[in-house]
Amino acid sequence: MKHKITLKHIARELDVSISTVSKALKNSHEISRDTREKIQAFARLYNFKPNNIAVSLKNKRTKNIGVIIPDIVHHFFTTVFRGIEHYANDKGYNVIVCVSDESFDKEVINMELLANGSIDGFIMALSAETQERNDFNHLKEVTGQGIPLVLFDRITDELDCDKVIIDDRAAAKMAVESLLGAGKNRIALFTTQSYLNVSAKREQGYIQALEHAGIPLDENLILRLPYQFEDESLSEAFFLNQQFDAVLCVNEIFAVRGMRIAQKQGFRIPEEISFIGFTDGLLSRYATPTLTSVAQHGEKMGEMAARMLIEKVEREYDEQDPSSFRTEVIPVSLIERDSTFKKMV
Amino acid sequence: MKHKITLKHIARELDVSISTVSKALKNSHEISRDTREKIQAFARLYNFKPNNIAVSLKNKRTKNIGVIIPDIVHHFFTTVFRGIEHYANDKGYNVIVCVSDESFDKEVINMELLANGSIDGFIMALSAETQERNDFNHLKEVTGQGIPLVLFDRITDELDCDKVIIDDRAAAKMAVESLLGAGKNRIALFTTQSYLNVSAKREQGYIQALEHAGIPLDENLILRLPYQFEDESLSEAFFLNQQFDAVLCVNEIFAVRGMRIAQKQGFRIPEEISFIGFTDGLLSRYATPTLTSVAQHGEKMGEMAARMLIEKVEREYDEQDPSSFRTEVIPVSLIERDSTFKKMV
DNA sequence: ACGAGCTCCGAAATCGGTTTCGTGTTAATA
DNA sequence: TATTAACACGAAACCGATTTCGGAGCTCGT
Repeated sequence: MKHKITLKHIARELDVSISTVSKALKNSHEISRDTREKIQAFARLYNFKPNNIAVSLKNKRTKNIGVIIPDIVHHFFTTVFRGIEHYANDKGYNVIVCVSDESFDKEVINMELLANGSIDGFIMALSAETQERNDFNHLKEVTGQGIPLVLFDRITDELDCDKVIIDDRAAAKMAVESLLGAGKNRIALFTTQSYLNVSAKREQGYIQALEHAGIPLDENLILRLPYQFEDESLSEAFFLNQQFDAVLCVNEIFAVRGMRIAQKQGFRIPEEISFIGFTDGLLSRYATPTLTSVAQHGEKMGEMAARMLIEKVEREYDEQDPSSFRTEVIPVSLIERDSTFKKMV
Repeated sequence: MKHKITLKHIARELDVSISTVSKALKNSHEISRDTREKIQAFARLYNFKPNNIAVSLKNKRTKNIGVIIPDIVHHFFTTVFRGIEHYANDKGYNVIVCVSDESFDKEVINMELLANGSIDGFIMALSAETQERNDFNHLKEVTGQGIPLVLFDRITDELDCDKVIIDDRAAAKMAVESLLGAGKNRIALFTTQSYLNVSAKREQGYIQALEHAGIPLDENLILRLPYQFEDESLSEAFFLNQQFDAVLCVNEIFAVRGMRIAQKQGFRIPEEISFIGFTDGLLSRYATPTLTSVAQHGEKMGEMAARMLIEKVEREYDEQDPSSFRTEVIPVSLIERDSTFKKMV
């Protein structure tokens, strides 16, 4: 097992100083052409690459960015992650991922660990627990130390930092309006029980769309389901005394499960009941019928987040404008498939 | 923006030497109780945490592991990743992820970058291109430097290192046998065109199961599809002159798309055609009908890979036994759902 | 001939820790 | 009283790079 070669080895071998080697490899014209070429040839021969850790220590820049997400086995988060990874890699950054598992404590521990020099900045989506507790001290700690932070999707107003979101409210509104446009007017909502910012915003959009259309809100048309539920009796009952002709679901899974139950009970989709889901993932594409769904363009979101973070990281401190925090909104689009009618013209 | 506190600051403030501070914080009994407590109190007060980079440089251990996978928006890989992340985090390791995008070049670049000190070891699944080219010099380079490597799922025999796989051949065999057991005997195979080790092994298992049952192999019952295909005419034609009563698919998507076409053409599932897929993901659970599928237990695989890697990383060099490379096989299981009959007893 | 100004290179500080080894002080022992 | 050992601490090397600063040797101009 050959040890990795270092500047010191090269210096000793060629009988020059370490500084000379370092400069020669950076093509400093402070070193004569002769010496430079000799050193570079030698370095190439032995495949010398500077040690990342040493460089990081010296530069106080790791070229690593930390990404903390609640879950990785989750289509939306992985698409965002892909966007981050692509952009970051392009810019020469590596990505360290931590999964908070929706736990406040894990989020805190992971952040504190990474904040001690391992990364140049954070990109994250808050865990459900963090959102519930409304405790953001670990985040403030980090930004207080001058570490750039970009929040995406699961954000909070309590924090001054860059943010990337989709306009969940507007997206839900758009979805509902497309249903209204197709002649539906008893529109139900399947949402989560637990408190998630995004669900809340989607509910607002749903309500607003109805208001605008002059349709009174009927609380009986809102079904609140646990995030991961086994028992389907709740939703089955909901369909039994069906009072609606369309359903907006805050995620794909609710939509697909809803469609299955509806079909089992003999409803035709979309004729009797239309369905729209959020998150345009595999399920939407391959469900039967295929599911009309709000595409959140996670990859674009990830790219944007990475771009914003790296911009901040690479700006010198003295150029930092403390009031320069931006919130970017990634446009959504409605992917129309067979669970709804094409919009009437 | 307060700067992070260092040993030097503490030393200056308490008028002791840096070494004393370092030792006191490690509770070295070389330092008097008095001084120790004073220093520890001060450190706690200012929330001192040693700089990871500096520690890494000194120890030549980063407590980071590098994970290189072909794709992240992919259910199986994310479950494996989750297993890795959980185990690694438990052991105090962080995970740096790189996505090769099935590209040989990206794989090489990412590995070379990380190998220069950023990580203590690699866990990876080979990209499709790497498998096709059969070029593993970048991997040999890395293991040659003494960096531990664990391969999972997409592996190769050309490399001496730890490996974690599922027995794809046996799994396919088991799946086919369950179909045979249910009275099916014209069993088709939907597999990928491109050369992937795992597809090849699954095909072997398919063939063996038929052989054992004394059923002659009919090449016409094997449909080879592009990895991501748009045009469904191939598979539609395949169903038109249907000669089979069951299909084994090398992934979920092929299965779900197959089921859709079959249903569109009026076949009843599983009565007329049964389906079994690989990868027990969301699609299997929520397809209509729900899909019987081979669960690969990616999370267990990831855990095992992480365990093997960290064991190697933490073993001292002199204890290294070069011939100690293991290949662990993670057992699969057949999750039976509505796309097949329950096995006859 | 002497100082100015190049060219080319090395010593040493630095990043922030860990660790070895040496040393001064004090107390115990012969 | 001299010897020794235990105790408490600091100096310095080290990990592997980057970078500042200074100096040696040479050429050139006056």
